Amino acid sequence: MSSRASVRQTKKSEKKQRIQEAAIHVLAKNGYHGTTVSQIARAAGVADGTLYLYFDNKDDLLLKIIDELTAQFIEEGKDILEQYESPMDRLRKFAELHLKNLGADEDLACIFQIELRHNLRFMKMFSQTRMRTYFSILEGIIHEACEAGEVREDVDARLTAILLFGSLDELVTNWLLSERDYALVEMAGPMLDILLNGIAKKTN
Amino acid sequence: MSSRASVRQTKKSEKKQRIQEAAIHVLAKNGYHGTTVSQIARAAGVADGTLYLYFDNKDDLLLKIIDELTAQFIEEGKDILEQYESPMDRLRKFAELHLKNLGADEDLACIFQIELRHNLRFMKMFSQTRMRTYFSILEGIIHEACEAGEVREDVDARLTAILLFGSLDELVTNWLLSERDYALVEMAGPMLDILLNGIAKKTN
Amino acid sequence: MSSRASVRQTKKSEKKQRIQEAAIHVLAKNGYHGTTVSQIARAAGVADGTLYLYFDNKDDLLLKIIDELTAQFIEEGKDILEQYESPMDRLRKFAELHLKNLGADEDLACIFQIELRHNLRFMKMFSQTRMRTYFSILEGIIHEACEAGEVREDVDARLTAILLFGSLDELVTNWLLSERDYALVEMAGPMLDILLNGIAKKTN
Amino acid sequence: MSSRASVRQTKKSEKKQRIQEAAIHVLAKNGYHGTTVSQIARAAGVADGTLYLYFDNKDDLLLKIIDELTAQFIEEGKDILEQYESPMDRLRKFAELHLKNLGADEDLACIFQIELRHNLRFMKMFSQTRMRTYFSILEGIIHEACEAGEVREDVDARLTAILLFGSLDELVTNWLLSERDYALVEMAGPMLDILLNGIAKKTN
DNA sequence: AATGAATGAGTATTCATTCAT
DNA sequence: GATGAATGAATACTCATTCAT
Repeated sequence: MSSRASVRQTKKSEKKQRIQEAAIHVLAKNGYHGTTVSQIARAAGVADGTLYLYFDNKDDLLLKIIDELTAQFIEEGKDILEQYESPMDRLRKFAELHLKNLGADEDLACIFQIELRHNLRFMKMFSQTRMRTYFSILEGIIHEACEAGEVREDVDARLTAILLFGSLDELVTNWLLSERDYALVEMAGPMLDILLNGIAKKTN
Repeated sequence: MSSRASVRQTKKSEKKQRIQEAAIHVLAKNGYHGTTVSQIARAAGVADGTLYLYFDNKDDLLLKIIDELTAQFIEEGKDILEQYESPMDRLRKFAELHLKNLGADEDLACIFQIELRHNLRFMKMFSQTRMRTYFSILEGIIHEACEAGEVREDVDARLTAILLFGSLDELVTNWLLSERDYALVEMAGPMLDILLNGIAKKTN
Repeated sequence: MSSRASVRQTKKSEKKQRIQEAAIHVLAKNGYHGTTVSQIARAAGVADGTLYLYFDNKDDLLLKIIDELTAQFIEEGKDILEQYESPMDRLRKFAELHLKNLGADEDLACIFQIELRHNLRFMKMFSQTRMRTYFSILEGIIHEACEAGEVREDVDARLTAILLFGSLDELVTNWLLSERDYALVEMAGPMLDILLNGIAKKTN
Repeated sequence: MSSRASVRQTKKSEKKQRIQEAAIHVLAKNGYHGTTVSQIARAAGVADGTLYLYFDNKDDLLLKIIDELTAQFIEEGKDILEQYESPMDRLRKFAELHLKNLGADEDLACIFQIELRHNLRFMKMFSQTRMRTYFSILEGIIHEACEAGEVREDVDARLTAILLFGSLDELVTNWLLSERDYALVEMAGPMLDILLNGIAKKTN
């Protein structure tokens, strides 16, 4: 939680921030439909009505949380990925970041792996906005790898992105539903060994 | 829907069946919380109260639907998989069956990709019961492939199962959120080209 | 229960009887609104619908139970009271019978002290029919005592009947709400010592 | 109703008060199970949900009404009874207060004589809390009378309290079920003439 | 900006009663 | 007579949202 808090702290209303922090925690614990607006308000130390000064409604609150978190992941990710030259290294780093971000905070993982999927509307909206950007970054790196001749010619970049993302996603979900007695990020290496090998040009 | 109906038709109360069929459709369309018990009852052509003769409550209805469908997938799958000798062929068939089953019926896919994940409780329950069996089958085949010497020695069967399942899952979700103008099952080949290649022993 | 059963056994449908017996028990245990028709039917070993062959509805069932029991009390009482000459003896016997009847069966006491009073409608109906007869008997005996010169002239028979009945009633309720580790009928003597003394002509 | 309103008017939420007043009236008219929460809310001029800001549930509403009224009776009663020296006078006053309180307001009488007895749970709870206090006061006065030598030595105080309370109770119920064309409180005198005479030491 | 009392639409569930068999 | 599956009206309670202060 502290990491989350430290990341932000931007100009944004300190109260809005507090509400979001509280919401992530309460929503992760009780689920969207098991959480009342009052619970969130109480956890944030504000009045129920105050919530509506910053968010249109309960839905909007979850949406904004997800949207901002994703934006933050993307922003952070871009900066870091720029530091790597080789597409394969960037792919590796992408996976590590994904697992690190979600593995660092169970509440946050819960929001992304479960709450986000409540609802077809939510999923569609998400998959068409920030998620699209996130996905494009992944797809872009794979494209680069293809162009750099590091990938078999018959491999489709989009499909590969789907497999990579699906694998990452399932790793997170498995971790979340497990006892969480291992570091999620350490799954990145073994996972990439398989997937990158799967798309790599045979070098005999 | 017709395919689903034909598969069952067992001795089970015809009315219970009708309710489940109707529920799948309505739940897929409106989501769990967007669907009232009355809507399901009306769609099934029964009175609200009738629903409670067959299900404990709204939750139980969704649970039973998922449980039965999964059981059915597993049963069907086992019969078919037995017909294949080679572990790699069986893996291929497993993926095809998964994509075929969910790709055959959008409503059903929606239940599995979205409604099932409503709720941490649901997911946990599911991941600890039928889902565990389903997953074990997949893991078992991979084990066989390992023992048959068709897989790199450093590959972990469980991790591979996670990647395979995650990839299949993401393929289904992508399809569901798309225009669905392609046959989901046709993704099985390209997907396996990558993943099986990724775990295969280098044959130079 | 057996005593109740033995008393009846008349020509009346054996099934109707069984339903009433069961109803007394279940109603006493759970209260009118805490008891479903199905519960009564199950306890009686008949189908729900069967109940409606013998009773108009749930209300009617309770009504008929109370009505018949009261009728039975009255009938029995009359026979016994006839055997006593002195009004004071008959008053004594009346009290004893009341306490004996209700003290013999907790379920039955519960029906009379609690279930009967559910509802203004019920009470009014009851107080205007059988109860009126029951009360009249009591009042009649007091009248006789007055005319026999055993009672102070300024004592009102009706008021005395109210006090007597109220006292009996409260004794039963107290017993019912207590641990019931004493014989209710034994309260008759001490109670009458006070009340009869209260209305008796001073004999100095 | 006005008398009730005037008595309170304390600091207690004016809205809570209004709901209780309305509830007494509606419950007396239709009975507990014949009254919906909406009816009470409407009668009180508040929204359904508002009721739940002040009471846990429908049951709690009735419970709180009874509890507060009894508390009020007890408090008022204590003050008044203190003004009387002689135990016999205090007994007389107790009876008068009981009949005056319930005879002043039919709705209120209905709550106490009928609604309170709905349910074994209610009766038990009541008979073990406030009612116990109320009863103890009565028993206490009789004790004093005994100790003052105004009562026959063989009279049991508790039994006498039961008879007195039962008599009062029955007087109220009779009045409630009658046309109520007489003042209930006027029954106190004749009633006490009998009961007090019944326990009094013979003075010849 | 902040509050939190008040709102009232919305819904899962129960259960007395019916009626085709 | 007897059944019990089916009915569907009826209702307590919740909670997102508002708005007067």
